[in-house]
Amino acid sequence: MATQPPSSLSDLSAAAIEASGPAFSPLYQQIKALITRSLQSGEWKPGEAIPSEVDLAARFKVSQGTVRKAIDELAAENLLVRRQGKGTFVATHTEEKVQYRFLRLMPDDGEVGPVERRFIDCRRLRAPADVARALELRSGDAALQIRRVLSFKEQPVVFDDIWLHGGLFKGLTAERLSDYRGPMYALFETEFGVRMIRAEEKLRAVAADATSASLLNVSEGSPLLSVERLSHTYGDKPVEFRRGLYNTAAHFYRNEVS
Amino acid sequence: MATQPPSSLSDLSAAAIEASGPAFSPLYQQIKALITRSLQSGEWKPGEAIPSEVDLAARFKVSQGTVRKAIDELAAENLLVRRQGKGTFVATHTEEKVQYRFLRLMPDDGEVGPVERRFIDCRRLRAPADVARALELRSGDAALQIRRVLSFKEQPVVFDDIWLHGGLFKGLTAERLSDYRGPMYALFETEFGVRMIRAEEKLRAVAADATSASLLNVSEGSPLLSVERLSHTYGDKPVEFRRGLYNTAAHFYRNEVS
DNA sequence: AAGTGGTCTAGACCACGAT
DNA sequence: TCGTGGTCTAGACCACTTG
Repeated sequence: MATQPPSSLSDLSAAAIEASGPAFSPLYQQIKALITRSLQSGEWKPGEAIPSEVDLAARFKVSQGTVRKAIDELAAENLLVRRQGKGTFVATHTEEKVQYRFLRLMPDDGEVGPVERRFIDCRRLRAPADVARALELRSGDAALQIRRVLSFKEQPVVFDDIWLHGGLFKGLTAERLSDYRGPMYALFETEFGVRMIRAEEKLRAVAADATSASLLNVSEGSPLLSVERLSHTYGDKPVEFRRGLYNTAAHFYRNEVS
Repeated sequence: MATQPPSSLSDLSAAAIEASGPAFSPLYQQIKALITRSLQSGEWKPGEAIPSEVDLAARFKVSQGTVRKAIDELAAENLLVRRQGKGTFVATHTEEKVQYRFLRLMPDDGEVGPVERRFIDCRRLRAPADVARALELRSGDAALQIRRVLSFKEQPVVFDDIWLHGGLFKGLTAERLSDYRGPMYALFETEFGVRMIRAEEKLRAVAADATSASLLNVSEGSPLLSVERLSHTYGDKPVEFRRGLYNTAAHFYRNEVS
């Protein structure tokens, strides 16, 4: 049997990718792109199982090993979750086990309790210049601003100032936010079909201003951890920009570096 | 040809691993452990090439694919570096390209300049309780304390208070530190055979005390980013505990979350 | 028992780097 | 040209989950 058809894949949609320039791209990367496209288009929704490796191999006319390698990478990027004996599933923010996956705050005593959320406001307005730049909006385009406080054990710890891409979150109100059970990213996913994939964060130490001091119940000028986050959905499209102020008196931001 | 000898590996050192209990362990994990052992024992030194996949497959009496999967994971953990056409190399802190791999500080303007180091002191003394606990020393065991300041563009930005496992760094002096060109972790690797593999960090915002304020040229009480880092070498053995204070007026700590 | 992902093998060819 | 890692295939059996 002939091994390795020379990266042709002529009669299926991968051809489109292959055709776009002389750049060499491994087959499994093309498969990965096709799977990503199906995720993006909503063919398979968060929480659902995608077709089995054998099925996908047949569909794309490649070997199971090639599909496997594509899925391996998508799983490593947290877009998919493999479960032996059951199947491969689209990752979601709604599962208990991985809730608040992006929140890297830990209590000093290690006891991770429940988090209470209080929304200050939720307004639709024109994006300020810096937000517009981050979200790749034209300055003046609509954006959504949400401000809220997260508390642990009755103590306010996080004050978030959140800016969302206006076009993607039409109809989001303070009420819907308050009514929703679970993390905000789960709501975005369920109600607006926007799934957060990855985020870049910039951390700084800053002094509390009057507003944050009163909301976090610290004195003005107290050191707070500022976390600026730019979150992306499929295709590395930026959709959320937020600035969180963390009171790190009894909590810390954990990170692993290697 | 018979596929998959039933995880026997009877006549080589993997047998030792296999023998230790009824726990199932994939062949490639056993190979991975064997390779890690060779790295740890210094059979292959940082910067050197390890044997080719074919050679390793012959040595361990498994297929190349199995060796490949083991190496894939070690490369993902930054223990090895693959270079197509050349070979697979033991990762090192001495290369220009990946220097200060653990330092996640970035200048706001994006211009990464050279870093100047100034050592305040380097003393051998008994480990305080918290350091002893972190480094798994008996309280009272010898430890090495180093304090230094890092500057970018003439501006002091980082004040580090570093504690090292006493037994592993005999003969380390302020002079050797100052004389050495390059990152401290490169020195540890070259001169003491201690390679930092991964680290856990805890970040907080704190107020500058008198010492750090004067060293970092800020006023007392200014917010500083406190970064507590516990670094590990092979076998997850903790060997360094440090607390860095970062002036984030013109720099930020970057992180990616997914 | 059937279906899924997980492991393992053997062998082929490709892309890259050094010679 | 040769040796290295990188890709791809085809097929086998193992481990886990569900019916």
